[in-house]
Parts: sequence; C-alpha cells; structure tokens
Amino acid sequence: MFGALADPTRRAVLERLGEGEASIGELAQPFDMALPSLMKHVRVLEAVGLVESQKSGRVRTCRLKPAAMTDAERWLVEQRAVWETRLDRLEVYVKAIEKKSRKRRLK
Amino acid sequence: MFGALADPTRRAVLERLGEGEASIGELAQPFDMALPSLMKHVRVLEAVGLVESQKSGRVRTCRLKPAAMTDAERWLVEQRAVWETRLDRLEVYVKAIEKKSRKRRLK
DNA sequence: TATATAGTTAGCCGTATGGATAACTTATCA
DNA sequence: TGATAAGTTATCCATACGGCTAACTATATA
Repeated sequence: MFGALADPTRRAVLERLGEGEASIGELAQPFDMALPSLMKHVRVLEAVGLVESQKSGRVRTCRLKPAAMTDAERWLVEQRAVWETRLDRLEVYVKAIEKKSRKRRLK
Repeated sequence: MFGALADPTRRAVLERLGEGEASIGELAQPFDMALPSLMKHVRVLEAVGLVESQKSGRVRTCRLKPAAMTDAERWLVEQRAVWETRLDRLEVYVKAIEKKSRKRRLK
C-alpha cells in the first residue's frame, strides 16, 4: 500500500481520479506516457485496492475505490499516537526538570 | 516519505522506536540482519526526517523525530477528503435515483 | 468491409533497492 | 597495551521497478 503511494505518478493519478473517473488514455495523456506504462500503474493501484476499473466497449474507465487507503491511514495514525504519547511523556519530564530548576533558582 | 514507509523492515524499526530509543545493534538484532544493511534503513529514515540519531562513544542511538510523518499524513487526509466528497455526491445522486424509482413504483 | 482507435500482452533495458561480506576505525575494557 | 565490540565504508549481487517499443485484440466508425 505504501509502496503503491510511493510513486509520484501514481499519486498524481489518484489526485486526478479525485476529480472524477477517467480512461487509461486520459490518465496517460498529462504525463506524456505510453499507455502500457500507465496501465502498470493502474494495475498496482487496483492491486492494493485504491482504484477500480471496468471496461465497456474498448475503453476502460477507472475510478477511486471507496474504503481504500484506510489501512495505510490507520497505521500512520496509530503510529503517530505512540509517537505523541512518547513526546508527551518527554514533555512532562522536561517540564518537571524545568520546574525543579526554577525552584532551585528561586532559592 | 511514502517510499521510506514502503519497506516492512523500516516500518518495524519505526514501531520499535515507538517504544523508545535504540542503538543500531539493538535495531538490527530482531531482524537477524547485518549491521550495514540496517544502517541503510536508518539512513533512509533519517533522510526523510522520521528518525534522528546521535553517536556517543561508539554507539549510535536512534529515536523518532517529532513532527515527522506529517507530510504523508496530510496528503492522505486531503486525498481522503476529496474522496469522500465525491462519494457523498455519488450517494446523493444514488438516493435521488432511488427516490425517483420509488415514486415511479408508487404510481 | 476497411481503417482507425483504445487497450493489452510480451519482452527489453537501465537504474534503484535491499541484502550480504570484507576491511577499517574508534571506543571500551581486561 | 591488547583484544573485543559497535559502527562505518566500500563493494558486490540479485531482484524489483519504471519506462519503452512492437505486435496483437477488439471495438467503433467511415
């Protein structure tokens, strides 16, 4: 999932799809990229569940997929929680120290 | 940044550091990995600002770095906002359709 | 029916990535 | 002062990745 998000082209594709559905060709055009190359990216995005697509006639339409991205987000949020807890504890600790030194100074 | 998070070893390192500071050796041990290999990972994490480290004596101590990860998180959150806006609009649209068809059925 | 269009498959190619080992540099400690 | 320990640097290796072209399939369209 993070791997899928690691590529700038793929992130741009996601941003583009945020504005609405698009065909493979439409997605490829702004990058001036060959269709097969872009197809690979779409496949990656589909593999991790960020995008879905369906073919009608000869054009494949891609769209963002609901409920995706949550795994990555959950990890980040959880991780940041731990993070901040630690930082909070550190802050408490630092403030305790400061308090002591202030008291000392007041003597 | 996403690239840094894309590797499972690095995510594990971050999780480990969530529990407190650690030396390179301590980080390497659970993965049964050679020191140089793990060092590379730490470097990557430092490069994107997720980790900082300092050497005292012959041991380098690594810790999580405050305020990191925010870029990645911001992108995800923003992106998901767009996402959900679109889904909301879609929902409204779908409900409108349903309403119509219900009316039709009632006739 | 012939031609153009949109994707798709297959395969090539250079670079990046994740791992290892070997050899070197500092600390620490007996 | 030796010997051991913790990193570090340099180098190597296999595989993964992101791009391409060429050739093929299937659908529109003139």
